Amino acid sequence: MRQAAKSKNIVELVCDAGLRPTRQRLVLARLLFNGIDRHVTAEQLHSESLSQGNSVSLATVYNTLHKFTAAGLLRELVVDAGRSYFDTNASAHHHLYFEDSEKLSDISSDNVTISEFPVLPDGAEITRIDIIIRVKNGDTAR
Amino acid sequence: MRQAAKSKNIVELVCDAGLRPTRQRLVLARLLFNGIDRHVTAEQLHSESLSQGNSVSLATVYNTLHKFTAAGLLRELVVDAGRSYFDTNASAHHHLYFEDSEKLSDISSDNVTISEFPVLPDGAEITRIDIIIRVKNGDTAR
DNA sequence: GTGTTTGCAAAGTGTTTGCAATTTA
DNA sequence: TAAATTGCAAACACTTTGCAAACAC
Repeated sequence: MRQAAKSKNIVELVCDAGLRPTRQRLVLARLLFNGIDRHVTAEQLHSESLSQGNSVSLATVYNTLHKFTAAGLLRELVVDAGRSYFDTNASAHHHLYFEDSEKLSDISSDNVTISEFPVLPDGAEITRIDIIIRVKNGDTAR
Repeated sequence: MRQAAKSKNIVELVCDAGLRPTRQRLVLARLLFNGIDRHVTAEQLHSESLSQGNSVSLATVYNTLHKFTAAGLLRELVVDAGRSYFDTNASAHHHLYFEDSEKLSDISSDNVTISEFPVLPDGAEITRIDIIIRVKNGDTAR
């Protein structure tokens, strides 16, 4: 994919999410949506923007991650107390969590069945199902 | 169950976990293991000990929760970034999380099947599987 | 006695917020 | 120019730590 085309898509991506295509958002969107599914923390993304020379303040990184999440571009997930990961694959799927390396990788939701669904209280509505398979050793996640 | 018998069991519970039955640990163990499965946060347990008149410092509550968890009496679970719940049901099971009330309730693991297990990297070993069904409205969890 | 445990206060971590300056449409 | 966005620094919530005093065996 050529740079020009890619950049155009990123601008569209941000605009289509109803957000103004500011420099910061584009920098972050390019880091996030480069075609490979990623699981990043705010700190991580912040330091990537720094080391890339396109510095974005940490506050803005958080702000942007939340805006992207609200727009459905990202999915936030919590595996450890005190650390949120943002997953660039926002569709329904599950996760393998490598405890040693603190990395995540995706599992297709096709591989998981919930057979006998628990009875929900009246009016309750499922917002989402998170399945995390925690693994130790063999930390070969990307 | 008579008080005497219950107290005796609590002391045993703590001792059997390889921990000295200090006043603080017994206070917390009584609050936790009263026969009903509970999902508590450290803060919650701390304030329960306070309002009950058997004050235990917050540092000790954390310390004790972790010791109990390491001993297999509790299971720690994370649903929100920045808040750990401790589940007095340490056996394999899953959770329903009521987002509105921030309460949890248990789901038997019999009701859930993972059909086609993802291939794990060499040497990887599953430490546990967390399934959280997030629900909004109808927050009728205990 | 000796090693364990407690509890305070301080430090730490990840995240959010208030607000003036800047940018976008 | 009006509204949205940024970024700093301060505030936050939750958790952990250092260490001296208290406790259990």
